[in-house]
Amino acid sequence: MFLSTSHNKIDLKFRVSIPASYRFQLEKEGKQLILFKSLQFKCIEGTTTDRMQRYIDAIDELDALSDEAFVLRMMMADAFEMKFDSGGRVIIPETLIDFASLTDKAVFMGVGESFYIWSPSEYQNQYNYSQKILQEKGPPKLILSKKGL
Amino acid sequence: MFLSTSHNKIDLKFRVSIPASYRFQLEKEGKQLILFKSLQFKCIEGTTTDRMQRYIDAIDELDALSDEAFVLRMMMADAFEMKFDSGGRVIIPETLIDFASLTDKAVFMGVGESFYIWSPSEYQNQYNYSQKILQEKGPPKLILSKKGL
DNA sequence: TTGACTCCCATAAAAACCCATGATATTCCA
DNA sequence: TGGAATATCATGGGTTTTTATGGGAGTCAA
Repeated sequence: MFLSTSHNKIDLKFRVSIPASYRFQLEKEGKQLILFKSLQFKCIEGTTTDRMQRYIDAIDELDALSDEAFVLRMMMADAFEMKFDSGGRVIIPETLIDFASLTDKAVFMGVGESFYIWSPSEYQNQYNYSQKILQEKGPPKLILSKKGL
Repeated sequence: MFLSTSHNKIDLKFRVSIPASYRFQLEKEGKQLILFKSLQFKCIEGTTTDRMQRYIDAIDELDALSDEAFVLRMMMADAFEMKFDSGGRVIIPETLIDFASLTDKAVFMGVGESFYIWSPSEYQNQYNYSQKILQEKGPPKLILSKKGL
């Protein structure tokens, strides 16, 4: 599970350190890291190969010409498998850099099954927005099911 | 699993580099590469001999004399097994070049179990379309089962 | 010979790999 | 408990390897 937030530097070679806790998470389960364009936000999303495999399997279940299939295929096309260097860094593909408007800083935000990579300003926007919602609507009423635990 | 997108050149001999990550994918599973006319789009589809066999089996499930089966068989007839040169390139058969309106650039788009080869302009159309769908309908509401995890 | 095809080598750019360092956190021991 | 010794992490930079691509030499058939 990916948790916590950290601000890391993107260097001139587009390299960025993946937070150590995320790397442990991946290593522990022996999984590869995939980065792709978030379908909801202007950020990069990180997840594992086998979670991506589940999306791929889902495509085969759909009508090949359905809108869902289109969007999912494009999601695969914008997904990249990452290789770590000896220092735990990856090179972020230019497509993803552009999509998320990243320059020299990346904000990593763990959200459980996956994590987000934001530009600092987009991250701030999202953060402010969530605070606003919280003020206006009060805390969300979460019902935690014990199912499957 | 075929992922990511890359734009490669088609040279005067109709040679084009298959992205290295796709080659690894094929090599890892010890499978041959097949190129054929996409049944859905104006592009070339690439996949393994294995998956091609599944297409063929699917056709056999259909009424053998139906128009549908007839059309599918005709499409399959234009499937070619590819050989790599020492630089990881293949020569795209002219039939396929024409079918996909390729000239000097090919866009490789990984979509999981297979990949597409588009002309840049057709690729752009697809991309724009999927973005439009995403805007209008939001992300696909896929319920991903936890089965097998 | 001419054209089409295969096989092989050359190269520039990009990516992968490796080692070094400073900052921060952690451990350990008197 | 203080503070030195040790690990860990994020980051910088150089070297080697890979990738995509161009081009030529040899082969075969018409």
